[in-house]
Amino acid sequence: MEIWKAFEKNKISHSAAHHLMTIYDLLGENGYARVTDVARRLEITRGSASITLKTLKEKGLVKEDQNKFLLLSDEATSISQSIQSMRTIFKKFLITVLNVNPCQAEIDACKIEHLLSPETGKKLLIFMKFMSGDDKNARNFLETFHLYEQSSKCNITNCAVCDDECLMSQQTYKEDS
Amino acid sequence: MEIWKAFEKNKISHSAAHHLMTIYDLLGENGYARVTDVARRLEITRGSASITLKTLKEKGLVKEDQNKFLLLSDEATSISQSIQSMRTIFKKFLITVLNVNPCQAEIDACKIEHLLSPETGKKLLIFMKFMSGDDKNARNFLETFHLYEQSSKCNITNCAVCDDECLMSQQTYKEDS
DNA sequence: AAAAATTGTTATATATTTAAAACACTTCTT
DNA sequence: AAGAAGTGTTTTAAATATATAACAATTTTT
Repeated sequence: MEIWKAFEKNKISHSAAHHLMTIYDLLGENGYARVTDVARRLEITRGSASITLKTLKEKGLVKEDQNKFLLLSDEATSISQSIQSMRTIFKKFLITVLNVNPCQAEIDACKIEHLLSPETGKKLLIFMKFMSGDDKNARNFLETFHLYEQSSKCNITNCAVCDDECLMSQQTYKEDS
Repeated sequence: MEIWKAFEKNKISHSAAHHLMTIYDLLGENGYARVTDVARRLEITRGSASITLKTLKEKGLVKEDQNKFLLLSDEATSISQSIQSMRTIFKKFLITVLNVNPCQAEIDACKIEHLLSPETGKKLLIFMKFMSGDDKNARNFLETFHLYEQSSKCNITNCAVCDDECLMSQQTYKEDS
């Protein structure tokens, strides 16, 4: 299959991931989670939540007890934790390493949290662990890079990354409507 | 609006982005691009391509000449270049810095190429430029990090990134079906 | 020129995600 | 106990992304 088509074939959609994570959070905060609670937190109607959760029940990810209180399967719990940790780590990378505006970092992290592979997640975590640790090379690197990044030395018009001409410098469109 | 809902509100869907990029590539390679050429390269039917391209025409991103040969607006050209450069840069980051398997890096980059903000794109580019340059701190960092990454020192069970417990270590699910 | 192949569009269909509204059921208040 | 409020589901509807198949128009081959 063409690589680009893999996008549509994720195990969990963005929306479904947030339903699972909401249940996970509610269970942690209140000890229970109902359809209404999920809908309220996600700011969608109870009907929408009910339908999305029905498909998640059919996939065995969400269960309910005798009082219709929602429960997560072990797999769903693991998925929720993984996606949340991916967001946390990626956001931290954007803010503390790349110096991206925290609000933008939040948005970007939210968009990709469910899409990056476990391998990338693990390696990014190792990277951030090293970067946040007390290794002298990491400290020196970060300090030098941030000086560089805030200087005008980093003129992006011609660079090795894009080979001939730096296409990113043409990145002028706004992707949110 | 809730941040998580922003995911659905991208200017360009993953599918639409690939239609634009395919036209961009075909124009570069052959000097022209027709509906059939796009469909063939994307491995979708002509009908599907025709419908997707119709909506892109309605948005003013795709035009056609008197012979129905497809053209891109300036904005669409810019979008194509930006997304392709995002993929290139992010993939290079995954492979050369994080040491992610190149095949997996290709898949991950393809999934997020159209979702990250221009700000993140620019900053990641500056980062990669610095990282790939000849600054001694960058060289030392990368060397030390790769030694660390390949050693067993990076046991991810409890780390500062995830505060209390490292959730990424539980990342055992496979997101592709 | 006639037949065959190619091209682009449209009609029909499926799947997903979401909403609003109506409904049935349960729980709370008075 | 009766009415009100809250809860969950279903129905109906819209938008998006895709496919197949049928169709019309054009181009190529013979």
